Amino acid sequence: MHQILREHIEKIVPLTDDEFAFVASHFISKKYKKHQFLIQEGEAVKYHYFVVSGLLKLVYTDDTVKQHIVSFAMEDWWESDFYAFYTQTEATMSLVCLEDTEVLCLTLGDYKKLCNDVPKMNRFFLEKANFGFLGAQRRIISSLTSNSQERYEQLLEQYPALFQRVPKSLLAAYLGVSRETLSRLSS
Amino acid sequence: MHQILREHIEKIVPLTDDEFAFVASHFISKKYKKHQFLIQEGEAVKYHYFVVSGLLKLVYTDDTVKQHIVSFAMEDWWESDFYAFYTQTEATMSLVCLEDTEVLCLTLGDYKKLCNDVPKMNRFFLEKANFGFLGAQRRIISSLTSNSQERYEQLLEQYPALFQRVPKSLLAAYLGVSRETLSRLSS
DNA sequence: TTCGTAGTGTGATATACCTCACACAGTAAT
DNA sequence: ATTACTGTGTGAGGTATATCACACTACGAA
Repeated sequence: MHQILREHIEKIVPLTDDEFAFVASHFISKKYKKHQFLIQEGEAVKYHYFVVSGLLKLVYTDDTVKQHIVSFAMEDWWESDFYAFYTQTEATMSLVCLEDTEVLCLTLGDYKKLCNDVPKMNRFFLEKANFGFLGAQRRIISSLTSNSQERYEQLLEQYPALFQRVPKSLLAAYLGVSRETLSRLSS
Repeated sequence: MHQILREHIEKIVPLTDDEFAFVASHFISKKYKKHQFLIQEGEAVKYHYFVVSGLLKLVYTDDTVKQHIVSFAMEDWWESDFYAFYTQTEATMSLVCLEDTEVLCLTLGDYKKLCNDVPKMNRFFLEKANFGFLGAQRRIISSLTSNSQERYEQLLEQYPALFQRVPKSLLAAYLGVSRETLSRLSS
């Protein structure tokens, strides 16, 4: 059933059939349509989501009602308002479908249970967290060192699929430039 | 000896005396003077560093020789060129003392050994990694949503000690503004 | 003392980017 | 066929910030 999840985990730690069955039993599968909300700002965050198929945006809305893309999440990625999930506080961001999307959902209790009961999964989540941190740090360095043009090129180089699947106005909101400026970049 | 390390770890997971002794045996202590390099761009990164006392800057130098502050690290923080450390590749950043600094050093082999042999330490490092990710994500959101003035205020609110201990030109290099602009901010 | 260096402030000008406005194409619903 | 909506491009003008230049202070070394 969750073959994709198994392959995803086994890129980092090998699992026996029994181990994977135990792990998989903690997830529930959900399907959403384009434009649906998985997380709504202000509400509780029940799950950390593993994306089986589809595409999500994690959106932060500031005081002036302007929307900023904190992250995109496609197949094989984990996403949530992780701060709200991890500290069980209310969401400051929204998680929204850009395409019809299937996810596997894990509660915080089960996340901790898997870490405690299955050492391999603790190591798996540590590896995910470390690379998540490195990805964020990379983006910070990019914003410190590069102008709009360069950041746009880096984004397309790193995630060429986004160019096909996401409107440019959202790429602009991810990069922190206006859609007009992005449109004027020569590329 | 490493009482500070013990308190630091026990904020997250309690340890028996034996467990802590085992953990502590994997660290070596080093002392550096202001201006000394713990990590030099282009060289290997042997350690992940826990700062016992003092203050460090993690610096990325771009093509145009301009320096950007990726991070400051003070007492009770972990720091390294984590990508280079974790993947055992050569450093793309430098880690430099802003003050005389004492650190506890952990190799990647021992980091993994502690994760494998001491489940509590695996959970400890997972918690650190998760909060490290959240800190980086917070900074990304700040750069997307706020102007220089606001980012400067947020920085001083979050780490008031920095204002006393580091020159403003370095705070500017952390925020991604010129030192002149920072100097002109009304605060 | 005198010198060099680090840190900071400030004026003048340049520039990257934002904002507002409008136009136009593609698509889905009526 | 008409309408509404989304996505995109582009001009004009405004603003935040960068860059360059210079001045001033504090401080340690010779």
